[in-house]
Amino acid sequence: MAPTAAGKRNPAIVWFRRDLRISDNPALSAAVAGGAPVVPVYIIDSEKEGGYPAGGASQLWLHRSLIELDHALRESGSRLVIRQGPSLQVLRELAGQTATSCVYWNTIYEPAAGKRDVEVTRGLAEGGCETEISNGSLLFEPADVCTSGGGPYRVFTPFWKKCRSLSEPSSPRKAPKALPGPSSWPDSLALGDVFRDACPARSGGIRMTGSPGEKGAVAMLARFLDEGLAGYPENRDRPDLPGTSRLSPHLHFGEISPRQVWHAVSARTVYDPSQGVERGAEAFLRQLGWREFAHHLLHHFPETTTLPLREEFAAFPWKYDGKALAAWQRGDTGYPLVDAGMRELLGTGWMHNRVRMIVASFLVKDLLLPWQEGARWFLETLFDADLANNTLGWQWVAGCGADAAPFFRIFNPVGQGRRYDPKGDYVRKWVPELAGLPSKWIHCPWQAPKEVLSEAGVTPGKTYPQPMIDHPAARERALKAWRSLKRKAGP
DNA sequence: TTTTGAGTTGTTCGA
DNA sequence: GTCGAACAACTCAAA
Repeated sequence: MAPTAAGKRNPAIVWFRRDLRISDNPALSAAVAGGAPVVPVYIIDSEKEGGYPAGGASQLWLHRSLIELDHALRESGSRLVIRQGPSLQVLRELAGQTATSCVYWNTIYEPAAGKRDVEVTRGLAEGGCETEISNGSLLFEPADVCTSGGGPYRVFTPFWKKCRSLSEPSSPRKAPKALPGPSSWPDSLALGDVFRDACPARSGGIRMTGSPGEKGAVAMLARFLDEGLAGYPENRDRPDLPGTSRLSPHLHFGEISPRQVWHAVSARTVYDPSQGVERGAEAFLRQLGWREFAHHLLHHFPETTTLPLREEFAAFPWKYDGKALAAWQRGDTGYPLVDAGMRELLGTGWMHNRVRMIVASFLVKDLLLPWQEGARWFLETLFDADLANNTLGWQWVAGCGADAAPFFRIFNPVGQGRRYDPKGDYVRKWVPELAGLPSKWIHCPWQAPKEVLSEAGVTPGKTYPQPMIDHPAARERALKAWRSLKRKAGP
């Protein structure tokens, strides 16, 4: 093949997907190492081909993240080419226009995306174009993590022990010093045009919170290392405190790599209040482990996005109720902590992890709504919507997944509120109509004395809903439903 | 093949 | 207020 310009090799295409960063990007590094000009491209329809369309919130984040990626590329003398259409067709076209002979990308460890990539690889090969695929989104190679019998893990602890017995994730790569471009740039769509109608009405109230893009991700990690990590073991469950890393959307879109987070966090120590000693940041690294585990499970059990991993749960007597689902989605359940969480989600596209469990438990166990409905809503409204993490989380709460909590573990929304939002600050922030209530009653306004309510300006049933269901009764109903399942599944 | 130990995140009740 | 037991046995993973 003839070179496109004197003294230059054929350009290499770098197909950006869930790796919207310049540093520690193995595909980009590999392309640059070849010494060829680099054509970075993002293909708009590729998420849909991945088996589930990104939700409204996710689209909003993606749009901003792509703008940031384009800026970062331009600082290195490059740019991001935006195209729309079926991935294979777009790549073939672009390869033809630029005389590219190799396309580089990083794997997305999701079943449908993996299948699509196999087809793209085959299709490009037919056109005489090579591909080079790297791992930029997981700490450990999925093929290396297997039981002694060679099978997948279904329990987190042995999975994580196995991961830790493998060699340490390699050090992150630095961003390439320069990104030489082709002699002439191929056409590109304008991001503003493509994303004009990206945010559907359902999640239309979500405001952009956080800073999409690599710079935002790096700043967020720095903030966490300075302000959050030291108190992580004690503060991570407190929605009223900034105790978590808030890296989830950045990790989902690959604005920062788990390797970068791993190495930054491993270098620090954390005070462990239960032991009274300084320890490694193991508690946080385990959270990265859960992310790995979620991808491991999705890879080996691809049907679990819609079907329970424990098959007997297919017969569980869920009660579909559109009105109840809508009340949960709006944050009008009458349980202040649940409503605070759902409103935080709808307002900001994010929810504290502890509260995610509580609202999920309420949907599945108090309302007996199928966990798939909750999973779908989360995918639609979360900026960090991630198929693997979301699937594991919901199946775990519903008790039908890997390493599931026993079904009789049912969160009490009042008790959880008292324990993890002791002053009620989190509820006051997101359920302002209860802000005047003293801490003692803020998690159970229906039990507050009349004079307390009137002084706080709260009229149950008018300014704030009565509990949509009595928790103790709902708990008994859930246990009964679970016992019925056990009987059916038995011999 | 059999055995053994263990399993993210809870709640309630009674002593 | 604090503590341990019960919840219901089951499945997983390794020895």
